[in-house]
This record gives sequence, C-alpha cells and structure tokens, in this order.
Amino acid sequence: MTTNRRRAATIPDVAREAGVSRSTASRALADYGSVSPDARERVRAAAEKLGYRANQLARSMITGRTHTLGVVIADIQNPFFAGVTRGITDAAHTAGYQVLLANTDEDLGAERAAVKTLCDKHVDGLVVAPASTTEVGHLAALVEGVCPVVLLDRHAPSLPTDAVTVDNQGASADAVRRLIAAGHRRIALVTLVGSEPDGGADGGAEHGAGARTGEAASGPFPISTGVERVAGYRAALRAAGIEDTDAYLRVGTFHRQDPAVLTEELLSLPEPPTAVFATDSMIALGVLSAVNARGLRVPEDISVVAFDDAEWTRVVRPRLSVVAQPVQELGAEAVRALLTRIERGARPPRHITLDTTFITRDSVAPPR
Amino acid sequence: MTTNRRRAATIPDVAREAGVSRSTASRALADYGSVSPDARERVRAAAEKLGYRANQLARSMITGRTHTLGVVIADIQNPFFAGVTRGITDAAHTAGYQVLLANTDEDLGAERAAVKTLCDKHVDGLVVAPASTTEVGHLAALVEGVCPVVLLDRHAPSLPTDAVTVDNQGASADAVRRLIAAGHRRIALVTLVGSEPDGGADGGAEHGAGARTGEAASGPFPISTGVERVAGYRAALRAAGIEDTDAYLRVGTFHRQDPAVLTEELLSLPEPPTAVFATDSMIALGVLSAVNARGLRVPEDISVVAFDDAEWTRVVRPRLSVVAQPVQELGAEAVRALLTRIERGARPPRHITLDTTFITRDSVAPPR
DNA sequence: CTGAAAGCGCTAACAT
DNA sequence: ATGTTAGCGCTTTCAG
Repeated sequence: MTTNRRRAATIPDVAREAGVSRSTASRALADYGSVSPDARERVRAAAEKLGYRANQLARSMITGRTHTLGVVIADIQNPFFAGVTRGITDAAHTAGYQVLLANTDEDLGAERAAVKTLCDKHVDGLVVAPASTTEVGHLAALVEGVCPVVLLDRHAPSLPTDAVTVDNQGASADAVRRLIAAGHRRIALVTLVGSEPDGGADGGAEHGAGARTGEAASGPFPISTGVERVAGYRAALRAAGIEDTDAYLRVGTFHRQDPAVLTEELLSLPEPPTAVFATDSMIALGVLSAVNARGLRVPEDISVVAFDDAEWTRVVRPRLSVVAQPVQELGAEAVRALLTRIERGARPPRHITLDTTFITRDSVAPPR
Repeated sequence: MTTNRRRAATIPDVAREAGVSRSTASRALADYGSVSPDARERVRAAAEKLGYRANQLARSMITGRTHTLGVVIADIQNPFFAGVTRGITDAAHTAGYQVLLANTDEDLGAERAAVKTLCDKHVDGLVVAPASTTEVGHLAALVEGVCPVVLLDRHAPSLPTDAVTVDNQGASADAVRRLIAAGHRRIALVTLVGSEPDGGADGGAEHGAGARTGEAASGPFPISTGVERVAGYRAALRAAGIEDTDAYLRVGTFHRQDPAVLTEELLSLPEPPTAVFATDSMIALGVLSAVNARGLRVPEDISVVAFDDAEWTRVVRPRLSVVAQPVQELGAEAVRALLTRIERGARPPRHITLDTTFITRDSVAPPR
C-alpha cells in the first residue's frame, strides 16, 4: 500500500509534486510571506501525500532558533526540582518548545560543562538554578547577548537577568516566628549549600555569612536561597530577643555532609534544640531519620518544620507542617520570562517573586 | 582585553588563522581522516585563540547524528520516573549525549505527539515508557529503521525492539506471597492504567484482563506492567487456594480515578481487605491517605505493601515494606541498549530484566 | 597529507 | 505572488 521511501521527502520533492518552486513550497509550509490560496493548497496536499516533515536542523541553521530550552538544575530526583521541571516542560511544550535537561548536583564544574554543552546545542534560552549565586562568570558571558538566561529558585544579584524565586527570607522568618509563637527558643536550622567557591575571577556580589558548623563552611554561602533562609531565621530569632542566632545553625556542604549527621550532632548537644527547621524536603528526610533513630517523637519531644510541600509530608505521622512553594508555577513563570526575553531581546532584569504558603499540620507543638 | 566578536568563529576563520584549508581544519577539529601533527597543532591553537566552538547544527545536518536522546515518560514528578530519568541523563551524558524530556501523563495522544516532535528534532534514539503496550503503531513506524527505540519499564511484545523492565509478575507474586505468609487472605490490589485503547488499527498482542471495578476498566489493560503485576497477584492468590482472585482487585484509570477513592471503596466493603498492595508509590500515597482518613492503623488494622522504594517510605511510621526497583539502573541500562542499537544498527530484540528487592520494614503484620 | 569543490535542506533577499 | 539565486557551517568525495 504505502510507497517505498528510503529518503525522507524534502522541499524540492514537495515543490515538484505541487508544481511550484521551492520558495513557494517553503513559504506555504513555514507559513510566511505571501502565497496564493491555490498554491498553498496544492503544496499542503503534496506535503501530505509525501509525508513531508520539515528538517528542523536545516531550518534552525537558517533561522538561528531551535525551539529548544535548556534546563540546568541540581537533581531531578529532588521533588522540588521535579515539580519545577514539570512546570517548565508543560509551559515550554505549550509554547512549542522542547526541553533539554541537565543535573549538576550543585557542582559548579558540572554546571559550567552543562551550560557550555547546551549552548553548543544552540538552545534558544536557558533556565538555570545556579549552584552558586556569586560564581556566575559562565552565565554572565551568555547574558551578554549570546543566549538568554533566566535564574530559577536562586537570585544572583551580579547577573543582569531575570530571576524567579519565592521570598525565601520572608517565608523562613515566618516559619521560625511560628515556632517561636509556639513557645520555642532553641530552634535549629539545618541546611546544605553547593560546592565551595573555587576562587575564580568572578566580579560578583558579596555574601558574608559565617556559620558555626563543626568543620567546614568557613567561607561564604554560595546559594542565595540558603543565605536568605538563614537571614530570615536569624531575623526572626533576633526579633524574639534571641541573641546568639547561630548556636543551632548547621550549614552542611552538599556532597560532604549528611543532614542526618548534622541533626544527630544537634540532638546530642547539652541543651538540644526543641525545634528543627529543614530548608528542603530532602533535608527534612535526614532530620526525621535522625530524630527517629534517637527514639524522639514529633512533636511531643521535638517540633519539625520544613521547606517544600513534598507529597510524603502529608502521609507521615505526624503530618509535617511545611512552607509550600508553588513549584510548577515557578517553572512556568521562568519559561514565560525566558520566552519574553527570547522574543523581545535584551531588557532590564526583573526579579519575580512568587508567594509561599505555610501549611499548618501536626509537627509543631510547644516545647516540653 | 578580549577582542570584539559579534559573530562566532567558524571553520573558515580557524583555517585562515592557522594557514590551512577548511578541509584540513575540519579534519583536525573533528578528529578524523589524516592530518599532519604540525597542521593539527596549528589548527588547535587557532581554534583556541578564536574561541572556536563547532556548530553542532551544521555538523548534525551532515552526519545525521545529533547526540541527543529523547525520553518519553508519564510524569517526572513520579519518583520512579524521576529516578529512571536521572539514570538516563547520567548514562547519556557520560556517553556524550544530551536528553530531551517529554511527559505524557499516560496519555496516548500526548505520547504520539511527543514522539513525533522528538523525531522531528532528529534525536538519535528514543527511550519510551509507553502509555499503552498494545497501541504502539506510532513506535512500530520508527523501529523500522527510522529511529531506534528502547522500551522502559513496560514491554510491548508486538514491537521488535529492546525493553528494559523488572520481573513485574514475579515481584508482585512474591510480595503477595509474603502477605499470605503473614496470614492474610483478603488481599487487595490497587492499580492505575493509562488511557483507554482508542481502537486504532494496531496489530498488537492481546491482553485480556477484566477487572471488577465500579464502572470503568471493562477493556484490556493497556500497560504491561499493570497486567503483569495483576497476573502475579492472581497467581499468588490462586496458589494459596483463593479462588475469587478479583474480589479485591481495583483497577482505576490514570486521569479519571483517585487511588484514595478506590481504597475507600475497598474499606467500606462488608468484608474489607486486611492487606492492600499498591502498584506504585504514588498509589501508595493515596492508599495511606484513605487508610488514615478512616482512622485505621498500619499494620495493626491493615497491612500495606507497595511497589517502589520512594524516599518517604523510610520516614513514615510505620516504615513501609516495599518492592524496590533499581530505578537508576533501569534508565542506565535502557541508554546502554539504545546506544548499542544506534551504533550497531538493527538487531534482534532483547528483553533485559533487572532484579527487584523486597524490603521488609514495618507495614505488614498478621490480620486481626 | 592537503586543497578544491560539492552539497546537506532549508530560508531569505532580490528580482520578476 | 512567484521564481531565481545565494548561502547558513559543516563534512566529504575527489584530485593532486
């Protein structure tokens, strides 16, 4: 029934079949310029008959647009990024774009490599959750007109481009304030930061924030999210008259420290915290596992609050009270910003802030 | 310091700088044919100096290879697929390939569209977790030499290509057998299938499996995973002398039914099940929420077992006993199979089966 | 080992 | 409105 065809049909084939020139065929198919209704119909029919599919590669080479977006995140297995990525792909597909995915595990080297590879693939734009918000030289180079970039989840002040985040400081302060309102004074914060700054020449903003951790983290925080959440935590503590805001602050490094261990350290303090705030759901998993391992009960023995409304937080007993981020919307908004930047070209950087919601469940109680 | 450059450096630029012809420059850069060490070095230096980056689009147009793989899955927010995707991207990147991502939500139409778009983008191969294992006409067309496809998680017998799965039937039977060993007789299975067959002309294999659900699911199961897990469930039940294997079988449709509601129905039966088997972690979430809503305790009042070792299953109390699938390995293995197919061309279909592990935790107890 | 020339499939000026 | 011509950046025969 079907005709043999070794080679896919091309524009010349369609043009011949329709009895028009290649340009007319091209115009009719790509829907630009002016074509007579008659010719247009003949071309459409011929294309249909031959099963013509445009060679996007060739088209991209001419137009300079691939209708492909690059997404560079820490880890697709982290529910936050999975949600964000879902939002990104949905928004992208709706707009006729495909999505190229890369994981960095918060490693700056991996991020640089990913960005380079994706650019080589001629993505029309990049959504990046940067491993560092100060070491952004590799991104700065792109922002200068090479390839639009939009930052997601994290804001790099030195980078003149859009960023889509939540109000981390406010959300964090709010969460801590709720713990304080419940009567807590010894409130811990457990967080993880990306790779250490590698000392490259990177005219970036300053983020001094020493953390009293066991050994590491003497340098600056590389990720704005962490900085801001810690800032909110400190602010709320200070506002409550708690002077030593860093007594229960634990900042680990993504690859080198396990949040469970950090928590274990906290719990073995002479005066252990009565509440723990985890800055994401993966960290919360570690916190809970340390709490469980020690036989402590939530919330009777210790209160727990976390960032990110992961599905499991509704199923654990007690159900976890969380700071919910609009994950899919973050992704969708980032794509929207990126597309505007792609279509309208350079424009003043916008920082879009989406609202979080504190979801009160059962993991907070007054300290004993 | 840096020179102004509006236009990216091209091969002619490098050739000129190195004082050789374009062909020689191309050979040196792409590392093929023969080039004198001297010329090769001069070209490398020139490329370095000009910051030359090959135009992958142009290269792909000639070579016919894009070093891009397409991944078509149900939902990246499902931890199973997130893990699989992580395995895929890692393996792909290691081999020098990028990954284009598409979600289908188990919708056949979305899958067809995704496959078409990805092919138009000239991916070198496709990893697909098909929404249906019988309606695979759109994939069959590709397998005929157009674009290598490897099936993931699900096996379509009618499709002459590789599939990477676990032994679903065996794993399922094993899990049910453990429930039986604990003394259960009224064991429920809650599962979800993709979109209904659309009656297209698709010479596929037959999968008859009626399910006693409230309203839907009178047709065949479209997904092999579901079929096999149900088969294992039935086999184990029958082997234990339980005749009516479908009394507690609940098969919902992905978009139209909520596992929590299905479970709620089961629990309100005159003789409710004493154990529930959920065929993935998302379904388990629904099952648990229904169980919790009814105030039942696990495992005292009801035992629960699920497929997929999601992170949260270790944190809930009681910790959930699960059938763990090697998620990342599934993805990595699929890429490996795909790459062999891409490099070595057509070959007899292989069905690769990876081992599952039953992880005994605390959600199973004898019935009261 | 190297260079000249052809051409992948398509779009975009420029004529007509 | 349509056809002619050029050319995107690269690889690849084919001569030399």
